[in-house]
Amino acid sequence: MPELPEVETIRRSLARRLVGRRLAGCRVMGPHVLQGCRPAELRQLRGLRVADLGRRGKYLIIVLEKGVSLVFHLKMTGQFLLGGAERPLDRHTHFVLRLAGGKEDLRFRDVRKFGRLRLVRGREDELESAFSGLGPEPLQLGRDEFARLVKGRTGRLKSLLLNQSFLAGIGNIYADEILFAARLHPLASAAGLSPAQRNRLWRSLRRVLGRAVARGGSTVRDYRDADGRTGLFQIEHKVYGRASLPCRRCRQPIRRIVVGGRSTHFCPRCQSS
DNA sequence: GCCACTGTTAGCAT
DNA sequence: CATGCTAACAGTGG
Repeated sequence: MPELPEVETIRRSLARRLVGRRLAGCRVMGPHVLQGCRPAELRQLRGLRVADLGRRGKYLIIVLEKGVSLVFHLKMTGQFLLGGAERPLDRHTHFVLRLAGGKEDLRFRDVRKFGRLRLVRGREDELESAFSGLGPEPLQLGRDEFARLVKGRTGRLKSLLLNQSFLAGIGNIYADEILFAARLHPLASAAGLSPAQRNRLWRSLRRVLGRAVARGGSTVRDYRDADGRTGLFQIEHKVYGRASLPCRRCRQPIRRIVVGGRSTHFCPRCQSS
């Protein structure tokens, strides 16, 4: 389940192998992956060089020359696979970027077919307009900026962290892990946070996301980076997926509840406020 | 074979 | 601003 740390890990693995390479073209096997552009428009990709790889929240960006970018969202089961073009494509591969001067290609596969890509025109510094409505990057957020962001919010902490217009990139796993690290109850109201609790939340979200990026993200089921490597952060999960197992800090059984339709894991003793 | 569940987002109603 | 529902889809496990 690619959230910010997983998408960032994919971005880094792709950057190492794609930057500077030239595209020979692309193939669209599943037209459903195209968002707001027709297959014919993708012909302009041919001959363009990969300038950079970017990320915004959970979106991955392949920045090409001439002000053209490809913006991907992996949703739940989207994957990139960088590999030999001689390997047959499986039925879950919906889009392929062919690279010039070699036998490799970049494959976008997605078992559940929710993942999307779109073509965006504009220089790299103009890309932000393609993400209107998306909140700021959690890892580039100062303490005071976070305080301003929280001000006026009334919802539950868990739902707030999942809200992409509040902060970009946090999903179900990291929302739970961040709240455990901050020792805050998922049902606590954002409006009821003391300044100390709010600062703890800010510190925790930076620490948890930063650590997860350093460990290459979490592989719970099928997440892999573009080189096929799993993440390592799942080893350090304190609450996610640990319902009824003893809390690593106090031995109290971890509880699982449903908040806003999403499964939520927390320690009733460590996260009593 | 059936059913519930998995997690992300958009779109809708309230 | 918030909450709750649905739908998109395929695989997994009971």
